[in-house]
Amino acid sequence: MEKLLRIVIKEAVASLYGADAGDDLLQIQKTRKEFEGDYTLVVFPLAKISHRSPEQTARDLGEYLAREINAVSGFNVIKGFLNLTIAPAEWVTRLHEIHGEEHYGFAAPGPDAETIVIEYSSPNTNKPLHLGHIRNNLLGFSLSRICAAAGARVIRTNIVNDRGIHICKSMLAWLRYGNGRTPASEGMKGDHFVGDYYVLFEKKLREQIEPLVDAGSTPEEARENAPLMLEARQLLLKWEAGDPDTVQLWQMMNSWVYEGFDVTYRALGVEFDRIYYESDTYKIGKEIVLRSLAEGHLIRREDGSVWIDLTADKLDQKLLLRSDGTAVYMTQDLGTATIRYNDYRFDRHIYVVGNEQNYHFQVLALTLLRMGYDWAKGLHHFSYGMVELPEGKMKSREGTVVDADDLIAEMTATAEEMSRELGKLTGYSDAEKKNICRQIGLGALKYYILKVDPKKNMTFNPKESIDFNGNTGPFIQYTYARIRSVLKKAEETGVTFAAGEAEKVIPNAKEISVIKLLNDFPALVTEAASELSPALIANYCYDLSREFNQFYHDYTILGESDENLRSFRLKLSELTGRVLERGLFLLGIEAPERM
RNA sequence: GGUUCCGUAGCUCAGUUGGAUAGAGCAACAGCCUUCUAAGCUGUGGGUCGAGCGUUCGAGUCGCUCCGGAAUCACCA
Repeated sequence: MEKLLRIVIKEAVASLYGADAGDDLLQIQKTRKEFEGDYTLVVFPLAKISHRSPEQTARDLGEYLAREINAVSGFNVIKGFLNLTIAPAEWVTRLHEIHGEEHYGFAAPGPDAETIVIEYSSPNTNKPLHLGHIRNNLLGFSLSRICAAAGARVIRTNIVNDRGIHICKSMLAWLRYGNGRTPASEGMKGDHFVGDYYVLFEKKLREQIEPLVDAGSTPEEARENAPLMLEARQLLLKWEAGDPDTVQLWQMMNSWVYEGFDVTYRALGVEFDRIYYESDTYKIGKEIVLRSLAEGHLIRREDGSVWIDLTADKLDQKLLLRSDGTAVYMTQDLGTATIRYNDYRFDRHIYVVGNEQNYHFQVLALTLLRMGYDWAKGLHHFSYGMVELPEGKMKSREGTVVDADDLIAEMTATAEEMSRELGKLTGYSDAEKKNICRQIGLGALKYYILKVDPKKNMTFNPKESIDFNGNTGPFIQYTYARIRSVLKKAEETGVTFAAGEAEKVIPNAKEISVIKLLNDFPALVTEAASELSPALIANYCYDLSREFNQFYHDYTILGESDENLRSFRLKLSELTGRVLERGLFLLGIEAPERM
């Protein structure tokens, strides 16, 4: 509809003023609620071409449009704004067109589709997932679906930070204090089990640091020289040297963690196409660094450590290899990026990683470019804000970390409680109830996180648990469930879409509002993809639900005696349900048939 | 100190490439279930868009300065 207006207004400008109106001069937007009309042309920019006042220009254009195309049934001019009214019948036609499109809003990847690698989650194997990871996973997964829906070829990937000093700490603690215990023997999820040994290591380390500090060491020195820390470093060296016992222990403990992560990922409903392990990629990283060093892009200091000098780009010198030759975080990310480029020849590589690592990714892309890898221009750090508690950052020491598994369980429990209070879900089996409440609880959590601008830090208050009313996931799910319920009833009572005469329907204002929103969906998916913004989809789903609920409240669907009108409303409802389901899909939220 | 990000109603957040009188939800108050799901709908109150200057026909949006907050600047990841 907007496209049509754009074309005709261009014609109008050409015919009335003999000038060519560029796209940037044609500002078409939706008319605000308080004015009459559907679309508004902002005329100010055109006044320069027409050499008339904005008001006169608007009137000229309005008359032209109303005369030349049937779709425009009227117009009004207020200051420099030309408000165009679309003929109601036009919206009915549009509804029928949309209804016939099977994959409405979703594009299939064409031959020249962009290839996007998107990395998210990226956990350390020494800690279970927490609320921060939930934001990361939800953003990453939703972005992958949005980009795919916009026609890109998307590879969802994860890098597991399965090597390094932190893993050695857990291993060491388990060797020392584990007494052969396993997740199975303790009845624990593997990631929590291993995480506990990491915490134990830190605790024992602190016990060693204290006397050293009392004896006159600085806290930094004491930490570096404590026996446990020295031992952990030894273990890392042994691991990098491939010591069989160390590698075996490492494999065993990691496998426990992976089993635990898988449970959480399944519960969250996120997936990956390809998982990379840092233990595989850091070696390539080392190779690249050494090659680049030989080519003269890098600096080797006297102690043997390797650095890149980015001071020319207003950054610092950055370590790429330690003096003992072991890899750092940057080393493996250089390797991982290179491997992925060789695997997929991506056009873009999106890293979903918190804003605390802005500097890291700036350095990563610059370093690769400096090394001569031109494809590094396609690296993009999707930087999102931290999740904070009302009292500030989550701190593991103070035990304020909101555990992912706990939170998911709590959300489901809250959904069950509300469902019971509201007297919903009678006549369903326990398993069905459980599943629906899981969908609702997760829907509330996911929507709560995805509706906000990813750039911003967000506050999560565990005491005032996440809402289920108003601008929430369950509100949208509820709207969907209502629609399904109507459609089910229509089917049972044999009401179907009447053929043919539906064009004669003249829709009311509420119906037109809903159709307008439905009409926006494909453009919105495209915009969400180019802006990388799940929040756009979330807010759209909310608007559509609200608009539909008003219609639903004011008018009857199945009770309508006029067969054409009933059929039209049924179609409107069916399509709204379909679009809501797709919108929720893009957010990774399930749409329950009943709730 | 350098760099980056944030600041909109009591709270949580929207606000399109700069467009008309800045919008939702929560919380508070007042209504609406004999009728397709009331996890819904309707109404009331609530604002120096952190402050100032500038650009513009027009600034919550763009630029500069300042104030407040966050992140980062490791042989941590």
